[in-house]
Amino acid sequence: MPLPLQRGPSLQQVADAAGVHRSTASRALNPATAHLISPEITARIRAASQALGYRRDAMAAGLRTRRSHLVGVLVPDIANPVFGPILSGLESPLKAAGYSLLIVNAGNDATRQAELAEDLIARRVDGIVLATVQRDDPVVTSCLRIGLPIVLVNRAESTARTSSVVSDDVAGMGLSVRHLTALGHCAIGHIAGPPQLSTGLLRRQGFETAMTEAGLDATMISVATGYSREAGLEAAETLLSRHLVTAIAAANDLLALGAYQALARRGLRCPQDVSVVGYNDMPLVDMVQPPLTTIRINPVAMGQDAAALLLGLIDGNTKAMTTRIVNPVFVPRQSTAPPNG
Amino acid sequence: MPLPLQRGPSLQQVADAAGVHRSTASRALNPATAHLISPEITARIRAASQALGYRRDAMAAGLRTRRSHLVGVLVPDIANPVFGPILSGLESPLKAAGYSLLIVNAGNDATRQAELAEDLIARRVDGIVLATVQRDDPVVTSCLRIGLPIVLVNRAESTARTSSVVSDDVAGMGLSVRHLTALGHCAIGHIAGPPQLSTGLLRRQGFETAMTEAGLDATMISVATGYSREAGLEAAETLLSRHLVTAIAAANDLLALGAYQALARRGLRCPQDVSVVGYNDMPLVDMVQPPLTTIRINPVAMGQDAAALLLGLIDGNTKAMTTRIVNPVFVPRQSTAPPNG
DNA sequence: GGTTGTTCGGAAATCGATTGCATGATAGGC
DNA sequence: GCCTATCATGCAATCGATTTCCGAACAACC
Repeated sequence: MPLPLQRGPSLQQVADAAGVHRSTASRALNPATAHLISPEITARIRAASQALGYRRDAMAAGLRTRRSHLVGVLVPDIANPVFGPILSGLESPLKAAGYSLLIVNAGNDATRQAELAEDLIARRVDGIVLATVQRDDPVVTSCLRIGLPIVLVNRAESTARTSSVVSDDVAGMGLSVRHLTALGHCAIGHIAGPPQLSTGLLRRQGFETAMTEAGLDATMISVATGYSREAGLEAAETLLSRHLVTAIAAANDLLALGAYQALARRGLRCPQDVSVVGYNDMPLVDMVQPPLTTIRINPVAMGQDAAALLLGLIDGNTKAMTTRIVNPVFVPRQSTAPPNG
Repeated sequence: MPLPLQRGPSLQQVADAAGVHRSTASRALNPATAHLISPEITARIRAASQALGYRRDAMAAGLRTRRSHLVGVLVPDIANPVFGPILSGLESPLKAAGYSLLIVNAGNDATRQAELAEDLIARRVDGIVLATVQRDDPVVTSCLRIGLPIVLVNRAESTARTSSVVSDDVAGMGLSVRHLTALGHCAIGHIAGPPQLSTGLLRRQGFETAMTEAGLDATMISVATGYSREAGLEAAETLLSRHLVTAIAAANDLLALGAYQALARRGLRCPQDVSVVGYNDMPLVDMVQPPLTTIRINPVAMGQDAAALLLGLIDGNTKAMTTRIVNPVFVPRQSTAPPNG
């Protein structure tokens, strides 16, 4: 059944009302070409446009200009609080430049992601932001092949073949480890994220590097199957059953909270018996008990940077590949203390 | 500068490759009209389409069919964890029906919201989901005027003139109050949300109704200026300075957490001195200290229901206005206890 | 064999805006 | 007074797919 949606007036109708040709109306209404039309006529067309409540049809315009002014965004899970701020950061600069966001919940399955990316391409998006990227992602390959501007955010590939905005995961985990060693900890364990994600891998590398530099044992690592409390609980259980640690550096706040639960189960107190450091500084982790010491990334800034990069790419200014790195900062709270405290 | 984006093949090229007219190719590729074309020809066209990697141009198709298969979503703040799950719930049914989401961060300013809605209309969205709605919203009026399908979610207007999906806020606050009275509380205060939002108003009404029914004083109310911890802290300070309460029913989890801070400042313990009940059951409120007793709404289900309603509206099946109410459930944790406990 | 009916596929108009090119008018120069 | 330069505007093609209308081909029937 066709919906009885009444459409607004077309450019033709505005032109008729103003007594000019539609091409003239088009030029008058487009800031870039308005100088071609005399002021009086422009005023008349403007008036007619206002009077009729004309709104230019973005689809029709896009068909002709081959520009949809749409940007596709692939996120693994919109409901995950990490991505909200990134989206928020992306939105304002893009909106200001006349772009709208086509946000897609892409999950973690590479095949599904590829399909959804195809959908976006069929919609003729002018660019794509990927927050889902695996360490070597087929979606990136297909975008690169057709020359579609693309920017990665939050996660990066193993080889740098696109512009991207990431947090310095290695350095961030270094902050975490050095804080613990400064407190006097020697037996420090790591709960790692999924190794197919750059954050999982890089934070683990950051842990190993920092521990080695400190001359400590860097092998007490337990890998979680995902970024969730359940996975963190499980990984922490494994870690605690195998090693005697006085501190845990987790790859993610949720993993750290899972570790809280594992400690509680074993009757261990945090931070008196075991210190815990998270990663991300999610909302509310300052209110948990004990308030979580963590590493803050700046997701809004990352979104904004990614938007700026993408706009450059779309306009063809920034041809070169650029990697922008946002520095994480250390946020001390009460989940860490000297050992045997 | 024009971007050198190489487009995929057009339908014409597929038709040429298959040796048929482009109209034939169009019919063969469209499931609804494929029966008009003989199986052999269809197969040939399919093959050519595959070989060339043809993807139909959604913009061009939309121009002709007057259907963009785009749904606009206005949310006040994507970064707010409440909206993630709603978006997530919206997405799957709509995606399954071939729709993509145009999500817009609309803030709380009605003028800006109206502008953004205009943008969406110019993009010829097939429907709009409003999560921003004020109690009497101009955006609703303009959508209604042009006959654009619209569904409200989470917040509703004061008069029911559109389909909407809401949580039963009055009943939910009733759960909160009855839990407290059952524990023996008599001096119960309320931290209300902004009265221009339906959630703020209705939860307050729910509080007043339930208190009156219980024969208790329903006037110990402090109104917060927004849904944030800061606003909750402020409102709780006011409440505590004016009244002697043994329990607080807050209109929102963040307000409840603000109340935690206010209690701490005054040296009052929760729940021993003052019980606190939140609303929403946001992620992580089970990990704060004490774990927050709250009312769970089901935002994913609300999103899904809203999507179903909108699809009905778009297809013209559901002409009637429908209000769907999702029942909130009570979630007991450790922030409530009998008075003088 | 002529007529009717059916099926399949082509021709062309259409959606609404943009833009290269053409045309008409006006001004200016000799 | 004629020729050219300049400027404002109109004309028409175009983007890529959909869909209404038609014609051709073929079968069946009397």
